[in-house]
Amino acid sequence: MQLDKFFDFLKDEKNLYSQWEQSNCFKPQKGGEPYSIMMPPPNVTGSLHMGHALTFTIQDILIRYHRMKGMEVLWQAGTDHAGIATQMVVERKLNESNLDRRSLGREKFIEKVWEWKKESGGQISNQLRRLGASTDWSRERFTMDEGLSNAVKKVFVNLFNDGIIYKDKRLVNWDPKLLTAISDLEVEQRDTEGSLWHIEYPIDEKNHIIIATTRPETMLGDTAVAVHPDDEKYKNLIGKFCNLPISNKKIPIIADEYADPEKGSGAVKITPAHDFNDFEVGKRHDLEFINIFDENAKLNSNVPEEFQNLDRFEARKLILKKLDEMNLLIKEEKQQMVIPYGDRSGVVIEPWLTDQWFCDAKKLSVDPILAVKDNSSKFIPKQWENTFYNWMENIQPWCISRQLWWGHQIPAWYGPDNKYFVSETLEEAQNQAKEFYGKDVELRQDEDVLDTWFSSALWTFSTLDWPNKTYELDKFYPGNVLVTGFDIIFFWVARMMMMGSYFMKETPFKDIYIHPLIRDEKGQKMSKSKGNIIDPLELLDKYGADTLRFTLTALLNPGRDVKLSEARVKGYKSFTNKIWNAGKFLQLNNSIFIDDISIDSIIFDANKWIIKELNDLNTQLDQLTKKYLFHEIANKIYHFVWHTYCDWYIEIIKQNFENEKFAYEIKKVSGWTFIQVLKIIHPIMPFISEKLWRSL
RNA sequence: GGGUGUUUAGCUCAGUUGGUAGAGCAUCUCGUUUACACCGAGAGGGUCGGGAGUUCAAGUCUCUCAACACCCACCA
Repeated sequence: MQLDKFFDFLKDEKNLYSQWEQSNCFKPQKGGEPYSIMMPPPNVTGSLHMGHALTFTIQDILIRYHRMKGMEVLWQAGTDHAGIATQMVVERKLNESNLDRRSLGREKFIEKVWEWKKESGGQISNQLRRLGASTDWSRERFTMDEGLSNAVKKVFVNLFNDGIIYKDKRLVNWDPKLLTAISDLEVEQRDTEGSLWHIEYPIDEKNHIIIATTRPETMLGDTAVAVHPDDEKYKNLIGKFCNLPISNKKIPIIADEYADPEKGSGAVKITPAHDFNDFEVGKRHDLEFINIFDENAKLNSNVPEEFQNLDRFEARKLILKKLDEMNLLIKEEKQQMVIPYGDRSGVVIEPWLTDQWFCDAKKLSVDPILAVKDNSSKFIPKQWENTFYNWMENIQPWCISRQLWWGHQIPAWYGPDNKYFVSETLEEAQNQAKEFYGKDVELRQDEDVLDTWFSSALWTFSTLDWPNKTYELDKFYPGNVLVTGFDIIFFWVARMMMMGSYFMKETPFKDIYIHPLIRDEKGQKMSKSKGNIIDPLELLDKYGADTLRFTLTALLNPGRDVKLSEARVKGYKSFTNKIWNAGKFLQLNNSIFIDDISIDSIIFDANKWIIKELNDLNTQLDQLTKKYLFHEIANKIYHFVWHTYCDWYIEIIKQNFENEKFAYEIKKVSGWTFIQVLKIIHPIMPFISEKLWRSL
């Protein structure tokens, strides 16, 4: 077929992809050694962004490369239900039509979410197709599919029975806007200019103690003042009582090493129900825990009436005003401090005393740490192992319950006296309850759902239909490599390793390739508010998938963020064009595009030379692929194709097409070598290579 | 407070075990009667962030300082 003047990528990409998909060539072809990658599931309602384009390009390169080597390859695709994010989107939509989820009720709301999922859920998969991602779509999974939901229940019940999941009343990070607990990882610490107020707590007519605080409003929940046991300044006050202003309560002055004589006034107010450190102090000294906030972080009925129902920041102002009037406000110091914000809601997080489900991550962390130490799982680049150890070795209990509606509802059922029964099904819970109470009782399921990352933690085996013993589970677990960005090492990578080690007795992937993030041309993070987002779909329309993929690959050097600008993509467009034109030229000169050639009988020097160069390149590429050095792969290919193959080889044979002695050999070797070039570029540039291969 | 990364040509970045500084883009010069101006040939351009050390030899190893970026921890 005569090649057109230009590669019509928009038309050909579409045709080629649907042909690939229809011919089932993305399904594992039985026979070879297994090679598998579990695709990090994007949010089901999401849209392809530049980070996706990068990570999925890398994965597709690896997948296509190993598929071409004849391995049995699985790229497991799917999407994540993304609890909070999705629920927020749907709630926002409801608000637009003046509805809210509470008036709708849980069941109706969840229906709405499923509707929304149905409406927008296919979008990201189709965008992945445009990128050329060769995943086996017939195996696509969603974290809330029946099978995966059953896996979630089974894991929960097993971990509960093993004492790793438990329910506890303790301080959690409470998001007063989303009205749910969130995990430590979902809290973002922001530097803020704040104040440290010095406040006088009277002891008797003459004496007082001055405490310093950044949160005066919480003094309504104070149950002690702490000083350091060795602090000479306050030694004689230990054991005495002071008067808590406004509340007018006697609270003890206690000795605790938490009080730092160097900070503030050296004496610190203790609010055990609203501060993580104070909570520990409260437990050590058996103090009273007074909860002064409701779920909206407004003051509740445990405070004097004039403060009730005030927002926490309003309360702060009023407290300060009152203290000032009482001449108890000594001074205000401005200082830099760090305030916790919810990463989704953007409001200040409140430590709040609630009942939540926790997972003992410490116990689960032991095996993954060992796996990395003995190299059964390797981070690439290696420096991430330190980050991993650092976090894993200091890991805190993981709060896994969320006060949301969209997600996996916790498989625990409560009897009339709040005794709970954990089991995979209601029937089983009823049996347990019957045994416990001696009669049938009505049970109600825990209303909370699990953290989104709980189900994603099971992704590597739940998608292979665990707990069923399937061919795929046996063949493809553990995966060869996990490809992801460093931003979800803790959220996701570490947790997959925990769950994988526990339930599969083996970490879920051998290599963990951590790629950098994509930034704009100035090195700034892309964000809506900065308006510097580069839309991959736009680039796909303008330059084609091959060019975008090659650009990303070429810019991808380890240890440095990718600075992307349209100019770079534009630059690599000419490379795509160069390949096309080389094909056109050889076609014009009647090269013979054969897939097989006998190398031994070749006599023309340039032919001998290019074959050797080609072999050398292949050897190098094999090694570089093992090391995940994608930028070097791209640059080697670029240099070979452009300068070695086109500038030298083609220029030489140009002069010899008429040479009787060599002409036939040149036609054969040039055709054959070009086919080899197409094979080399195919993992990175699947469309143009396939198009040329079919046309020539 | 703990940790990580980066600093090399105008720009974006390579530089494996220490052995004469590289690429792409940009700039300049010349060229194009058989692919491609999304082309070819060539040229200019760097005291490799500062300082010290090890060595016959340091962009590369050690120490130190600085700037920038990021991660973790801490609401007195």
